Amino acid sequence: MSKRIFAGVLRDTHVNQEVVLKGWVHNRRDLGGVIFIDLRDQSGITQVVFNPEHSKEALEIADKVRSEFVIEVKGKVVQRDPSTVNPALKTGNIEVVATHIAILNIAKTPPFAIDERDVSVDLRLKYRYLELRRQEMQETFKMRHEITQAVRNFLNESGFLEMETPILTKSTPEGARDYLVPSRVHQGEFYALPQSPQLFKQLLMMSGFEKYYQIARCFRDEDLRADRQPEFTQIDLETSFMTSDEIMEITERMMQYIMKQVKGIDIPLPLPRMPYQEAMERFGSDKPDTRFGLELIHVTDIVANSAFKVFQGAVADGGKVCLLNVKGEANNFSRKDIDQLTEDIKVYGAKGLAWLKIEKGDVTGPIAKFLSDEEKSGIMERAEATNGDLLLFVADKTSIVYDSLGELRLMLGKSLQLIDESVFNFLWITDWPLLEYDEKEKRYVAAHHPFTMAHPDDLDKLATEPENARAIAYDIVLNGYELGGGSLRNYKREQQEKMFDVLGFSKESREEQFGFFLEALEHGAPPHGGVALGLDRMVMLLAGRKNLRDTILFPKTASATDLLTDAPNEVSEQQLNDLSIQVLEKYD
RNA sequence: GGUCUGGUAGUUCAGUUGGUUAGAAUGCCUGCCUGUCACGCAGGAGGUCGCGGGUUCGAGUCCCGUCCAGACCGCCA
Repeated sequence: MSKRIFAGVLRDTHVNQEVVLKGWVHNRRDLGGVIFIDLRDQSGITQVVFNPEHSKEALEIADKVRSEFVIEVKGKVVQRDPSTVNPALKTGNIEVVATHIAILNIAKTPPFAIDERDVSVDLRLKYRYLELRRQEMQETFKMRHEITQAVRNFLNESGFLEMETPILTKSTPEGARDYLVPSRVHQGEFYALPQSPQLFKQLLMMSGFEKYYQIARCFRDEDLRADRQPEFTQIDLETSFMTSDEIMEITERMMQYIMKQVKGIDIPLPLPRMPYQEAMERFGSDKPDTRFGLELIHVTDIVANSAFKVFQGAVADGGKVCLLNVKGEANNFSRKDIDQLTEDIKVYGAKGLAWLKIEKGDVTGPIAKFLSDEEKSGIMERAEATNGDLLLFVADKTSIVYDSLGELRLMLGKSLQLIDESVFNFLWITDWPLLEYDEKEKRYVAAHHPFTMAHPDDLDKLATEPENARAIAYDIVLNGYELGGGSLRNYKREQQEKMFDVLGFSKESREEQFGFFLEALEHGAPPHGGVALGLDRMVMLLAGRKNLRDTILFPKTASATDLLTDAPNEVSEQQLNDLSIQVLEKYD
């Protein structure tokens, strides 16, 4: 009795063995008297030969087989003649000479070949189960499994308990929009799907479980992006009695372990740390890609009184003037190229992009004539500019300068190929602001979330200058992506109440939304804190994929629909009646 | 909510200034072929040009609307 073996693992050592292969017809080549079938299973591909010398019957069945038929093949592994070895295949040295073949299931002609590139996204999503047959996909989800196993191994060894928190939970309008689930038993009332297990994991600390983790599904009803899905997974941790340094340390040791287990890469610890303010000033980003330089250069002081009104005006309005020195590229950027860059940064609110070129020791460009010699030499010196350099300036409100130059830096990093794609650069961003001012709502909102603890040195700022109060919060960044973030939490009721005060949260609404939680804080809540890491994003970065869809088995489109199942869909009158929900006609 | 790009054969795309019967590659079907591995050769089938309206003697092509997909801005505590 021969035994089933995976197609992709067959090697020279299997020669002369009788084997059974089960899998899909990847490709079939009919040469008339002889037929070759590439048989694919989850492990890879092996070539199977059907010829009349070995089995006329098998050859006749192989003749009827088509792409993606499910087959079982029995035969003998043989060495290939050196002239017929296929170096493109891991199993290219050998092949299986078939004595029997059975068709386990037929298949319609697939809408696209399994290994076909350049198939439109909507077709791939509609037939996701076919796309998932692709080797690249199989490998990505195998890696995803390896990552979650590494997480579990590491955290279990470190004394963490894996725990599950509710999916049907309470709506809290702060933050992202909730997905709501109507209650049948309590008509007119709703559960919400969790945006994160935040409150529950904090309650677990109050319950005396000192180290919790969960590979937690989270839901946010917000618009999508290439790196954002409405349903995503976080590696969620919380611990009691640990300092922020201790939490960061265990998190980075976990990342080190994952990188070693999954990628075989050694990450030196401790990871570099950079305060938020420094990241913004140097990279124009709170999640800097540190795989390349091209940092922002500040010249606000030099051009504060410039005759160039754009510079002078920006400074007078409390803004900044910064530049990127694109080394040696002056002659590689035409006016048209720079116009394109200008267009590219306009979406971030920049009104324009001023530029200078350094040519033959002289500063040229349309704004050169407005700058004094002193300003020119000051800029040259600050920017360490030499012949052939291109200087790109943005002068505006500080946030616009950082956003637009930060993005321009990334665009240039990519297009000038300054980035080593094989590198994994982790770093911590620390000392986050506790609050941000929301121009629309005319109030402060939590920069992280409202349970974040304020920095003890900045408590007095909460009343006087809230925007300058720091939080005990930290984000871990990998290659320009926010991989995760965490903080110490308010564990005393009065701390939490003070935060709600600053947020302008009325006594009534805080009681209604978070009363249970505030009360729990009064029953002996331990000091605690934690971190949450985006699993999908981690897989995306470790697998080298560009889109989060590639790391989620059944993802949603940009408009949050599922093309495979056609969700969301209308439901029956009966279902709506049970929930006492009435659907109004959509109107504009 | 907004900006931009795209939608033509099963698939990926081309289609000029609005003008004859809308093309290519690949896939599919048939025949031939005993060492292919992107097999080859010959033949064939396959199109509401996303949908609706308009301009025009005439629309795949121009205009308006709409739907779908994608990228981004806003949004994402």
